[in-house]
Amino acid sequence: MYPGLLHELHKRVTLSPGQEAAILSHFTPKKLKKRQFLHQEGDIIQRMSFVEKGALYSYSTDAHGAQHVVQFGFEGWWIGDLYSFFTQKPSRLNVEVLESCEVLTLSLESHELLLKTIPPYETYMRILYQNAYVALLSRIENSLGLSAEEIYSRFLEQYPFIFSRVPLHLIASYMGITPVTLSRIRRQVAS
Amino acid sequence: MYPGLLHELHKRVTLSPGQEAAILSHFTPKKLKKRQFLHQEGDIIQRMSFVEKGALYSYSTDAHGAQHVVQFGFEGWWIGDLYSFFTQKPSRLNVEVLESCEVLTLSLESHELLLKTIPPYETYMRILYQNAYVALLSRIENSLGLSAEEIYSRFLEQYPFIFSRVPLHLIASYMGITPVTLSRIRRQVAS
DNA sequence: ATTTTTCCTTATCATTTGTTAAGGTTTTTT
DNA sequence: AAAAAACCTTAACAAATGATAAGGAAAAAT
Repeated sequence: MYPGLLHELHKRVTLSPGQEAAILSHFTPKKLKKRQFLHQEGDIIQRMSFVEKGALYSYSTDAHGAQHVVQFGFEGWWIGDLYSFFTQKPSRLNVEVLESCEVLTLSLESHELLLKTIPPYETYMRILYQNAYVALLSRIENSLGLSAEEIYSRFLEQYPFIFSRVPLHLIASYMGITPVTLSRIRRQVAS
Repeated sequence: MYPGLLHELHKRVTLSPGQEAAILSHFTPKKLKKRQFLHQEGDIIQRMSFVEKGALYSYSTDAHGAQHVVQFGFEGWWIGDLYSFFTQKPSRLNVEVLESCEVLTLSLESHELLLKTIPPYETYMRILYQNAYVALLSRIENSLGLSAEEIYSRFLEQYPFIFSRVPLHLIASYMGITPVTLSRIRRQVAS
């Protein structure tokens, strides 16, 4: 049951069988089909979501009405808008399904209860955020001073599997460039 | 003693006097003068640093030899290279003093000991990383699809105090634009 | 106080990236 | 199977940003 989530927890902390069962009991599975929305702009996010299977992506809409991909979510990743979840303010993100999904969701109340009652759960969360923060900072650092072409090449090295599962125009948006520019770059890199 | 650090801890968690003393006992103060380096590229970061007083900034050097500002650090902020600190791999960052500083430093061993023995310390760290992660993601989200001019205007609103303490060319570097472009923008915004 | 260094702005020209539009695949829907 | 929608590439032109260089103001060093 929930092999992805269990694997993710055990990667980082040691849990007794009782603790493991207590944690899992708070998660609710949810199935989603392609093009469905997990969250929409304006929602106050009630539950955080772990991707057991499938793929999703989140995007925001800027002041000019243009959309920008913020994050992808594949098996073993958390997805959603933590800002809205923790502050209980309206989300600015939409989270849409790319490939039919099974996600495991957890309410804020459950999250807070688990933090209080299961110390390894708090440790897991600290490590999760610590790693996420460091990874995000590296993402920013590594893109500093790089041309769009260099950003593309690195992205290709780091996440080769994404290219077979995500349309190029979403990758372009994630990279902060237009699909036209990405197309130009791909032609140069290929030759 | 260490009023900045105490204020920062108490903002987020409740500590008994004993716990407070135990935490503080692991920090070592360090004074730094303008232009000194707290860390340099290639160092393996041994201690994380809390800024009690003063200002610093960190920058990396890219493959073309150009420098890029990654982060500023003022009173009440943590500064350094968490990637190197946690992984004990060489840092790619330089951390240089802008205004003479007093920083409080903590070794990895102390950090791990405090995590294990003082639960509110772990809670503090989880909240710190959670907030840092959400803030960093917002920084990325908010800059998506914005022109350099819009990025500048928002930066001006969010951190007005930085402009009186940091040279413009470092701010330009942090924003990912050249000083020349920042100058052009400032002329437009002013008129 | 003088000299040196750092910092900011401006101008010019080159390069990169964005915008718009069109055409052809591929994928999805009916 | 046919129609519709989504996706990717290319071209031509426009706009934004970078690179280089020069001059002057401000700050730091002597």
